[in-house]
Amino acid sequence: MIAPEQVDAPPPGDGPESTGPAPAARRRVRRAEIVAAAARIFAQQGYAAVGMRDIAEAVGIRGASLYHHFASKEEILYAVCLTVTRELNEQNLPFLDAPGTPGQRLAAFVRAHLEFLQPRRVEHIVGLHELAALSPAHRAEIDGYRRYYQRRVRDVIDAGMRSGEFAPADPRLAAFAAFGVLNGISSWFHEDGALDLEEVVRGYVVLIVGRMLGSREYFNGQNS
Amino acid sequence: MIAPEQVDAPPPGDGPESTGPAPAARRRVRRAEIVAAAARIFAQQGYAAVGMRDIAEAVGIRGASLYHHFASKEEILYAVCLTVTRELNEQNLPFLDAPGTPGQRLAAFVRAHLEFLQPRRVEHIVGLHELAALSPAHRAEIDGYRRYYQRRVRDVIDAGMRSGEFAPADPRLAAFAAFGVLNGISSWFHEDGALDLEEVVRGYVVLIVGRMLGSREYFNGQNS
DNA sequence: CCGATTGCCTAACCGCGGTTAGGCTATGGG
DNA sequence: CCCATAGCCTAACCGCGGTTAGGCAATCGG
Repeated sequence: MIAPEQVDAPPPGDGPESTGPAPAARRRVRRAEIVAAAARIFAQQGYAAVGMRDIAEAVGIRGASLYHHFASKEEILYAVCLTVTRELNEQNLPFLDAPGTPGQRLAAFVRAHLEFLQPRRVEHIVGLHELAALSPAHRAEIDGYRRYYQRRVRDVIDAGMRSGEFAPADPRLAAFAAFGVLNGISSWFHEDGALDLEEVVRGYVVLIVGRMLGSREYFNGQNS
Repeated sequence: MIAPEQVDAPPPGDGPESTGPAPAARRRVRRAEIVAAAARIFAQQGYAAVGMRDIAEAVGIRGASLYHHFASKEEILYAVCLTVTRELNEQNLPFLDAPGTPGQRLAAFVRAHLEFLQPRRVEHIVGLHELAALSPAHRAEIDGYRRYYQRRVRDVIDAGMRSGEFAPADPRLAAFAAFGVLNGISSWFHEDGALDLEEVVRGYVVLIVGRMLGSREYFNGQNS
């Protein structure tokens, strides 16, 4: 079994009196702190270059104490990758199912994807670069999510081309190109840069949906 | 013993008499073999996860023998990154200086970039992912090449927009998007796939230069 | 034809880092 | 009020892997 207590219900209102947050909740919070710290360090130095003691120090404990929360270093990496990848699917794919033309759905999806990634840059970088360090089973699971995500986008691109809303092109190539643009953002965007996120979102919707795919509605920057 | 007769180059009758290939040449060839093998393994397993003994085994020698060719493991990584990055600049940037419109020069550049990368997928992947493992000095050098490369492309995009050949957009965003598409190819293209390189090149020239940048000349797949 | 150099070898060092063992403290449920 | 548990600690293990030391055979320039 994988990550048995992945449940994320808010802490049960722990009664009239209070002894602080429920113990189960504290445990989940601590795990999340560790995962967040690990993601930051993994993204910066690379998974293999980071030691358990480094991760531990970032959350103010000793290396060996991490084993009270995770069974191994690989499980921490797995938690980082799984969380960001699964949430990417859960939060953004619904936009592809919403009502509207393929162009409108893709535009909303692009916005959602970019806005999702902004506060999760480091997790995303880890999820892109460190898949090779996962166990085969874990890697296969993450790959499954990713393939599904990309296929869903490709299907919408395909639909838009068949309906004539998008300019004709190879849908596989167009999907690869779109994901190149979308995922590339984690490599160069950082908040203190010259561009703010809203500019990037508007610009990328135009470049991807309006220009690359050729949807007239988004060809100029008029709509979001 | 591991494959003692690794010799592969048939003794080139290099002249009247023959003493085999010049010794300095043999040394360079051996270094290149090591770098090539290392790139392949680094790309597959990640720099930190690969041992000197792994690299050595791939070229049929023992781990310690590598130190007759490189001073350290990091120097091997540096050689991988420097070679691919410098050659990328040397071989492709001239297309941006050739005569022609910005669109024509960029189209030639896109083709050159993709054709350059195809036989160097693994080196490119290493150059993209493992920069953090380089020493600060080496990393700064590679970063310099990369920044220059991207800036030259951005300048051409900027010129095309100011001349009216390209549709208006933020040149920085357009350059980031273009490089997202161009560099993404190493993540998904492999020869045994369903697409062959020429299809990808033609498709990407259209998608990047014709569609994203809006050059009429390349909007449909008529030209290269 | 000889000696210096090249290229590779075996052996070993040694520190780093994932992991385990076992103890101490405080907390909170019964 | 007590004890089971959570959460963290110190100490240590131990294998992996980068690196060094030193030797042996082939080769090449003189």
